[in-house]
Amino acid sequence: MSAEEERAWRAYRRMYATLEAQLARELAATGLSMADYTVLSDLVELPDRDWLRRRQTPKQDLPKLRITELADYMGWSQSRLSHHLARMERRGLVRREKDPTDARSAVVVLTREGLRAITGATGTHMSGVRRHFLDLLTPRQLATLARIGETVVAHLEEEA
Amino acid sequence: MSAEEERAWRAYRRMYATLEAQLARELAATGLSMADYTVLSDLVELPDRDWLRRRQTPKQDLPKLRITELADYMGWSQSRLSHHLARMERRGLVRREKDPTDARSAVVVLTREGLRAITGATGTHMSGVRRHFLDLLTPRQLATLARIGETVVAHLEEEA
DNA sequence: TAAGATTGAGCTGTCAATCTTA
DNA sequence: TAAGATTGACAGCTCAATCTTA
Repeated sequence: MSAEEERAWRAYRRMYATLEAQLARELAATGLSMADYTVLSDLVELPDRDWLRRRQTPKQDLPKLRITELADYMGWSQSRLSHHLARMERRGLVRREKDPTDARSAVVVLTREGLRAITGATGTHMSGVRRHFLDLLTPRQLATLARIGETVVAHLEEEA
Repeated sequence: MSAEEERAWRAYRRMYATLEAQLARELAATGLSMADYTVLSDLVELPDRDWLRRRQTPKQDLPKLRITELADYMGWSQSRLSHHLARMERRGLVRREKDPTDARSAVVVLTREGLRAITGATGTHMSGVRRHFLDLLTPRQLATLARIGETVVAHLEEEA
């Protein structure tokens, strides 16, 4: 590794660790872990996003999603998501239901309590991302970072 | 969040998760976890780095370092490092000794087996970092990333 | 046989409590 | 009292095994 390479690699890793810890601390005040937050916000966003295409979840219902779909989207293993959902279910944040279209499948449903939790946490989290990250960087830096991330991910997904 | 901001934030997080998983998989083949690797390589590097200043560890000896110093450098809590060292000690990778200069303190010593492990793993890990990260990016991108990381870390450390 | 999901064992991390020495 | 470090309880993750349905 050249000196420049080492500088970049170290800075990148240190940024991730420090930023992650800070965001987790702030989020903990709302009663959620980072993992909880990701699950809940993906659960809110994802069914809505392709609602027109899939016509599964009417707007007035609570968001629901097949567990595999959620795991794929999040890049989590089924096992990891299953364990995490079990814990969240105990806390009343989500509920599991059978998929009517495929008896092997299950869907996760956001509960009213889960909706309240994610609604309350979103402001805190977004503001943290903004203050500790977005607002510190120029549009050009953000664009470069996006490009870097997409390049690395594309390369890794190609290999697999 | 604007569309550009969201793109950058998502790409950055996805990159970290994907890259980390890949590097961990490759490293696992050498018998070490990412945490093990960091502990061992910092243990090798750090005493050497300020040897001239501190005159504690003669070159021919196995690297040793005060536990607090190592924890601080890594950005780990004492508890986390203590638990991890206990597990590594059981596997014969490190040894703990009393600090002769302060009876409250302890030092970690790299064992011969630990030295063998880190020596064997370094090639694998470096090559992964190079293939999945460094070689995909231009010098300008790396410089920007270094700048970004340093900016974010500096801001967070100021707050604390 | 494969897909969707869960489970249990065991490792890793956090938090608060504790112990010893400065 | 504070600093250095460890410990125990518990939450989170991975891996392999398992169960049910397609």
